[in-house]
Amino acid sequence: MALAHTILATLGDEAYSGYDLWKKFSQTSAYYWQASQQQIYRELGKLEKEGAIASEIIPQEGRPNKKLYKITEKGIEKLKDWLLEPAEPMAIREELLVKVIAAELVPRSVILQEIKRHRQIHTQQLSVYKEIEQQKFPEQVDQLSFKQKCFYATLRCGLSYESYRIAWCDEAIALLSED
Amino acid sequence: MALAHTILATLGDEAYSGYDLWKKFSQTSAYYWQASQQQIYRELGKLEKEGAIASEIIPQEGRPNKKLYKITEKGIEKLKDWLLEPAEPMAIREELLVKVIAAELVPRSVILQEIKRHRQIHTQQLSVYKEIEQQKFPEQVDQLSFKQKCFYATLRCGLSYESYRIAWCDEAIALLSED
DNA sequence: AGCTACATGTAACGAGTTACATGATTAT
DNA sequence: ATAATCATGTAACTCGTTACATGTAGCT
Repeated sequence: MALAHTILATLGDEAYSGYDLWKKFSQTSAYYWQASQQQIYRELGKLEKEGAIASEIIPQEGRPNKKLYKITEKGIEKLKDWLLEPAEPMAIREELLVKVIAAELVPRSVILQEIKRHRQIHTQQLSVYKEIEQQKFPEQVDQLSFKQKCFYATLRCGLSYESYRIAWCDEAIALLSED
Repeated sequence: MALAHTILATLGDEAYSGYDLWKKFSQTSAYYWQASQQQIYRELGKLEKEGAIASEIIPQEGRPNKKLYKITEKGIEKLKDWLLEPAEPMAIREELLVKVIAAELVPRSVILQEIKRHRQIHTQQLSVYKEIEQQKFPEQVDQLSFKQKCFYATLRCGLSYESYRIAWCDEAIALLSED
């Protein structure tokens, strides 16, 4: 159910079209919730049907029309109710680890190469987050508003996640390439 | 598709029933793949249909019969083929972070309590993994077989994951409870 | 001429969750 | 008595992925 709430939380700040949401989710939200364009359009349809959001069609010149969505009072109540419920930590489903478990079936280099490839991906993502941190949070942390601090906390989560992944890749490479 | 491969990898070592697999997945596999009992039964049905696994019914006294599954040659080939394909890092979908993003809508204590609760869950899980580490890997790491090293690598991933989560909770609590 | 970005959607399928159904044994 | 463990399954539903469909504008 959290994709609906992620959308509601995002629309709480300003109006977005489905396309805008998708871009935002592909960029900044990558470290707290991922969703495809199709999922977003479907979820927007559902939320509008139940009255949690409302749309307005914005005609554009030289481009397709935009459907701008805003959160409604009902949507804000829905979001608040959800915030008061406890959330479970996310389920871990990491293909790479399943491959490590079954690694003995293929040459050792296969799994080592794959771990190295993942290390590369996480290094890349880490540098993206570092860039965002430098651009958006160069100031003293304690001078931020509560809202900004909340966003910063999620960014820090992304940063430390990628660091932990890189450190694990290094540990695994060392462990599995021995002798 | 990785649940099928997780099951194949597990059946590569010894025969399991659906119930046994579920128990194993609820315990040791929690840190690389999670699945419900129903998902496992459904997946076993599919895998048997396509001939990747084969079952044998074991009558038991005083207990329901067991259906023991073994991997077939075809299943081993399927698993090998999959090992050679690249895997994508898992998508992050963490409800807690969505709540942090929308936290301003509710009293500050709500989100702080929730982060503390998560910290507690991760601390608990970390101690479970530490217990496993002490029980199964008290020896020198370099004396383990390659297979054991692979398993150890996934355990280390679980351990460092929980540590990273706890560290983030501490950081977030400090950041969001200021002034 | 072909690619990328903008913009919205439908359809089908695969994966994950929740509820329901059954029934014996063992522990509290 | 009642709850937990053992053991397998069906059905319905939601969520996530992939493919298909359409069309304009701007860049190379």
